[in-house]
Amino acid sequence: MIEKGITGLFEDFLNKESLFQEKKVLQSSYTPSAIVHRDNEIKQLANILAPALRVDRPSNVFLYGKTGTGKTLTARYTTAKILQVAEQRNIPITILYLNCKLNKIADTEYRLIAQLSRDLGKEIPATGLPTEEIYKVFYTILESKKQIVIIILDEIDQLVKKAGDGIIYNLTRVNSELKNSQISIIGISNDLLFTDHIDPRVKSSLSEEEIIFPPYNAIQLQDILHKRSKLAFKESVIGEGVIEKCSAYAAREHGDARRALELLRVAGELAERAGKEKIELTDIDEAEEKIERDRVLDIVKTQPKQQQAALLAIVYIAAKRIGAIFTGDVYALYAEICEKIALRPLTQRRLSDIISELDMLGIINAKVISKGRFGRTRDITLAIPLTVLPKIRSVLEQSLDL
DNA sequence: CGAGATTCATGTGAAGTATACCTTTAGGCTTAA
DNA sequence: AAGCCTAAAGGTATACTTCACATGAATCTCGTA
Repeated sequence: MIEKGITGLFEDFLNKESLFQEKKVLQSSYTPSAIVHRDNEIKQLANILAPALRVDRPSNVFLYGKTGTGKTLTARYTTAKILQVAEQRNIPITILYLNCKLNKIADTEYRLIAQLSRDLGKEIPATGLPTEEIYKVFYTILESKKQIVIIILDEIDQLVKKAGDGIIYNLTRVNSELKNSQISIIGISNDLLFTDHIDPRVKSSLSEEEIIFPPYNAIQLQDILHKRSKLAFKESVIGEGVIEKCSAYAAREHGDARRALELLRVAGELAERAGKEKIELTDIDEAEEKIERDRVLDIVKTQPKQQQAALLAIVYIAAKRIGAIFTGDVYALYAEICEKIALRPLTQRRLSDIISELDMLGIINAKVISKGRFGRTRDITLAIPLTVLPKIRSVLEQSLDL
């Protein structure tokens, strides 16, 4: 009976006309063949990188701008073009792209260099080797032939926040050790204040050149959405005002084009699943909620057990009473939870760090406050929409066997 | 009444510890001449 | 004798603990008006 139902479901699915023509156009990994409204930035970046074609080292560049303003896209697009030209003329240029934010890939000096070496085609164990040794390996690969290596470090602020600015300093100094090759760095950051917190020497060497990406305004966003949706969807599946609403949402979030595209894609998926023939305005609202829910759930699910237990403690407390939550309360409940599920409880010192980590992930807000006579602590609030809370709770409980 | 001193609860930094994993090396075993 | 496998030794990064000190405003204290 059930089996029949599922088979039927699949058949229905196949028979149903999809709203999409080419869904990947709306995915964030997609690089369009032409980028709109970023001509200036692309030109600037191209000018800065052009010396690479003469096998001179280009200046290090720093790209600033809020999320979804096309920084990554511009960097990837421009470097891809350079690479294309370089290949035709046989110019030795290598481009490395590394997103520092993706969990655990590059959040320490060791892991960063190891990952870069891996990208250059050399297997490096995850641990066990001296960092010095990894640098040597890295040097050797670079020196194996004369070349210009352009390293794109996306979300570099995350890296520096976690591992300090020494890494960048070392990286910029690598050039003086190299004879054949030269590297130059493209740093990408959404945090405009980021450079205020780093060593001035690092700052000056990293941002020999700077390009600032202004947010897209609503009209530009609409333009982008129109162009992409034409490729992505079949004709006339987009309802009245849908694009306008998407771009309005995104413009509210400081002109985040990535978000606008995601919104449109998810809205499309939802409409399709519901068997509609058109995307309607209500689908967008639903999509917005779903995106946020998925983002949070994804983070929560992939956290280590300890972090999950800590978060669960916070969730419990938040559900029980309104108002501020303090570190001490969290620790007490966290310890209880640990006991219940036979998890070795960590010290309060460590929990304090975990709370900071959760804060960095954007699941909670934790601000250090002083309560005067009553000591100082963190004022913790959940940064999760209330509608998702029960779901989070059950996910956590399930994952912790509670 | 107001300027310091005090106090609390925890933040935060530094140093030490446990664990997991890596490479190297030496010894023991197997194999083939 | 050469080749291969294994286990031990020596070393590292990372996550965590331990220890010690730093914080900062509400509250207390006490001299002064």
